[in-house]
Amino acid sequence: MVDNKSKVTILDIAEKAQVSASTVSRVLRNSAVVAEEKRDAVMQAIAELDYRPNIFAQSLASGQSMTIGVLTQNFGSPFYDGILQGILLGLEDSEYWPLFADGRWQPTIEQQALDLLLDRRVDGIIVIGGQISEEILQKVAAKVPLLVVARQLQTMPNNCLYLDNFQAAYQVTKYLLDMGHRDIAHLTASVVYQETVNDIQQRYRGYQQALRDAGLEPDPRLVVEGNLQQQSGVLAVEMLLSRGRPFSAIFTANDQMAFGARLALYRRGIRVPEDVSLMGFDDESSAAYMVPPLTTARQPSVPLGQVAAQAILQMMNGRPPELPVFAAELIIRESVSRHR
Amino acid sequence: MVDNKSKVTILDIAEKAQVSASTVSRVLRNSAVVAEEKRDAVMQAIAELDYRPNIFAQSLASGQSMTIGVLTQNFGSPFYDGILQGILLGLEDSEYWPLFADGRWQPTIEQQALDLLLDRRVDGIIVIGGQISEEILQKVAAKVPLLVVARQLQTMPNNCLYLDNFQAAYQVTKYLLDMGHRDIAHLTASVVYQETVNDIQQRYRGYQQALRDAGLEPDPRLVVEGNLQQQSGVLAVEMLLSRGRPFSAIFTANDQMAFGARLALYRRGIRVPEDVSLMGFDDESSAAYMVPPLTTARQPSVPLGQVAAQAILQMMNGRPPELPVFAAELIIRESVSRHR
DNA sequence: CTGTTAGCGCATTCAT
DNA sequence: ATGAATGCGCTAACAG
Repeated sequence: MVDNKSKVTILDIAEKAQVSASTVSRVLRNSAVVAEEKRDAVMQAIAELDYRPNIFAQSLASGQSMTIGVLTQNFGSPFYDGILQGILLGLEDSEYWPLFADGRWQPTIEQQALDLLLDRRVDGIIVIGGQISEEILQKVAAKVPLLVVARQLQTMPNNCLYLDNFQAAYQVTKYLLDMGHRDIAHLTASVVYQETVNDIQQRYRGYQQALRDAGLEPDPRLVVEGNLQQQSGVLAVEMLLSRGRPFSAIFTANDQMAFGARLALYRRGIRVPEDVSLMGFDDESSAAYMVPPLTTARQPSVPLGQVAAQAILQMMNGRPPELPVFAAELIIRESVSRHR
Repeated sequence: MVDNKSKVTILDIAEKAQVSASTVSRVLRNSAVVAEEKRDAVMQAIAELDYRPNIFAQSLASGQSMTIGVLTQNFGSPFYDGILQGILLGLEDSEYWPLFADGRWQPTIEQQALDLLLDRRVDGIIVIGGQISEEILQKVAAKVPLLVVARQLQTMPNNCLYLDNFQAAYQVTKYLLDMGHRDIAHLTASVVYQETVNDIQQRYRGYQQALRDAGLEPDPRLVVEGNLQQQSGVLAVEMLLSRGRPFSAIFTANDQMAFGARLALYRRGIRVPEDVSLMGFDDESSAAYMVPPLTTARQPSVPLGQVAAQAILQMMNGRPPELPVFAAELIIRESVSRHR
């Protein structure tokens, strides 16, 4: 169809530089020592003719595509986008280029996206979150180096890079306890969701453990399940209020639900933090601009992505990847006040 | 390096189906009529051997890559991510697959990213926003079908898809006027930024025109330049207050600055909307959960992306693309009150 | 309608 | 150190 590409091929370079195509290829890939003068001649010819190697020919001949498939879930989610940025950074001075696919949190689509990446002969795959079964991931891993980010897999711990969500949620809850709160509500996500996205479950557990360590028994009436969207935060607070069980603080499993919760409290005329303290999780960029600014836990998503990129590169080199467990950092802002 | 791909080739299929490779290719691409029985045999062989064509061989032989390059600016920006989602949707049932590159709003990086896309022999390119010069874009357009989204180019109007920002800002301002406001401040972006991102300039003009049409002369003391980031909204409001020129409403060129403005007002004890009304632009997802919810203008970013995808497909088919000018929709929420 | 014949542009032996 | 030869897997004329 379109075919006005630079028709300059390796042969044109060879001719202009008075060498063979093989030699040009060698200086291109740096795959063997080439006499300096010839190398220079080649370089010059390349510059003069503005030669760009044909990636398809390269890939076909070499068997490598120099691309890394990245399966994400919905562009537009702050946390995941941060990871993408990190991957971009981490790949920056490698020879590899990321190929993105969007799974939209739907296993079927994730599956298709994975197939597409495989069809594109990616040299490695980074899967970010998602709900696709471990079984399928195992099969993929058998074909190509695979790294799963922001999700903890039971069966392949050496292919995962994640955050210590338990510990982070524990800290969040402990902070509220330290501020004198005893009746701390928690907005989590429904069990269905938790089964695949372990993170949320871990946060719930961290919350419970912190309470127990403080000598308090978790009260189920203080826990509401949402779906991680903002709107569900609104509904969850309504639900909470309707239960009549008093509380002085709310800890939501993600910032988005905290935004919703904040709005619901506002609508009810409940002041934050004077009447109720609020804590989120994720440190989305708008959290700092909430009124009042939201206390939350920062997940280092960009570094996560960067490390992920490095790790997959290591895997492709046959080395075992370095897989640190990331910790979250508490971001103290005005949405929490001392109780009593 | 990695080479455990399905080594099944077109020849294996040919053999198993008792036909020639060409025939297999023909049923694969549907490029010619094939006897039904042979077609079935081929299909079956493909299924049984789980054959996946090698994309590189295909591209090398056909000259098409079946990919569309998408140059975006920073993953994580709500508006741009919306466009990405739209593109994904619009490409869904085409044979094309998007290849994303990130320009980070830096002309040099944008340039590199474009080169990379070109190297990957994309069949078409969609550029979202960005600051890269029109001159360069023209050169790119000479090589491959090019569509520029969310940016209005002087020299190539038939390659652009954008929103009528002037009209939208006019509406926003008129709404405030209708609500009785006369002293309306505006947060825009610095001139440097405006030169490349025309949108912001258009919004500024729409604001001015609406005032004039209402018989008011725009007051430069009511205009502050930020950089579109949240933090600049905070500073801009500080600046505004320090000038001592009274105002009863603020219209920010984007929601992010409105978030910052909201925080600054909160810190100063100025109530929204009782003391000052606030309007944003973009309808980012958090705008609805601001306290109080932000009145703003919705830019249909997902539809924009979808139409962009269709348009580039049309261009690649040699047809002139349909390029509607999108209009923004006013989203009325509680951050604006009637004046006096 | 179908098989045969040539490449597509490059990487990689194998000689030298 | 370098050139010649071969093939990566597929598509696209070309005959028939």
